[in-house]
Amino acid sequence: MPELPEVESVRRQLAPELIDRVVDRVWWDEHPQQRFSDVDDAAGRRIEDVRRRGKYLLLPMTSELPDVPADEREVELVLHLGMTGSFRFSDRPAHDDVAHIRAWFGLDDGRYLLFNDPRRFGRVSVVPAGQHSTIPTLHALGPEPLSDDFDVERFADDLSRTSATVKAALLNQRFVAGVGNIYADEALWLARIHPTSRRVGRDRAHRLHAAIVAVIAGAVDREGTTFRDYQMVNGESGRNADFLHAYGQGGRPCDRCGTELRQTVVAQRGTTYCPRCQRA
DNA sequence: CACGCCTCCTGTGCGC
DNA sequence: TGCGCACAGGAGGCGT
Repeated sequence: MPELPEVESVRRQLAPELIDRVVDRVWWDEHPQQRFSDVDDAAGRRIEDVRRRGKYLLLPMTSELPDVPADEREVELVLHLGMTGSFRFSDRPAHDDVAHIRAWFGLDDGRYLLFNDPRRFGRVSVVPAGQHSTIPTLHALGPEPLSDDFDVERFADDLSRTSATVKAALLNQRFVAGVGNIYADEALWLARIHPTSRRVGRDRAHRLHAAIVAVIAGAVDREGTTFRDYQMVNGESGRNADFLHAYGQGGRPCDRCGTELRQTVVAQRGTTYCPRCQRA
């Protein structure tokens, strides 16, 4: 489940390999679901940068072709890993360790960037530079949790206004970008907030803000959490799994108080919390 | 408008 | 051992 720390780790490995490379050729798996759009438009364009917003990778690209009008020259390749998406480089459009290639990008250095995605939840699209209206979640994406844009007062205001459970709010991407099921449970555990709480007040909002920053920053430092699927571009795992206090720890004692952690479903997602530390 | 339920998809792990 | 099935969840679509 690639969330912000996992996607950031992928970004850091992709950037030095992809910046200034030209995409010569593109292929993607034809599939009934429309999870790929305008991917062909990446061909013939040079990758200017490898950026990240929330769980999205954004690759600004510029056309190498002289007959492309100026306003169509700048595009963005938008990549989302879904649940099981991963990238690998190969000298051919295949790889011994990669069984579910859904797309590949042939580069001008002869290598291929392979997009592997067993469960097909990933998305790939090419859009005009900065035009995200066709990608609703990206379009309405909240602030980056590790940037100054993540303002604690605004976060508290937003949480006080929504009627959703705090767990649903964290997963929504509008209040803060890049938090998924793992780090939502971790942040709520650290902030001692019950996942089904609604309209959390100022004190709890401040605790949750600090917890999100701490949890995400720690996971970025450890190159993400490998629980089952997530791998970096070099095939290695993240090191954050040993530092989880809540996610996947149901039935084990709480690291703070020793109470058995409870496993439930909140916002249609498996949710683990401490019934003593995280009171409703 | 916004919340929340349903769906997509397939490998894994469990119980019998 | 093998089979069947529940389960994992990010985001989009849609009903309320």
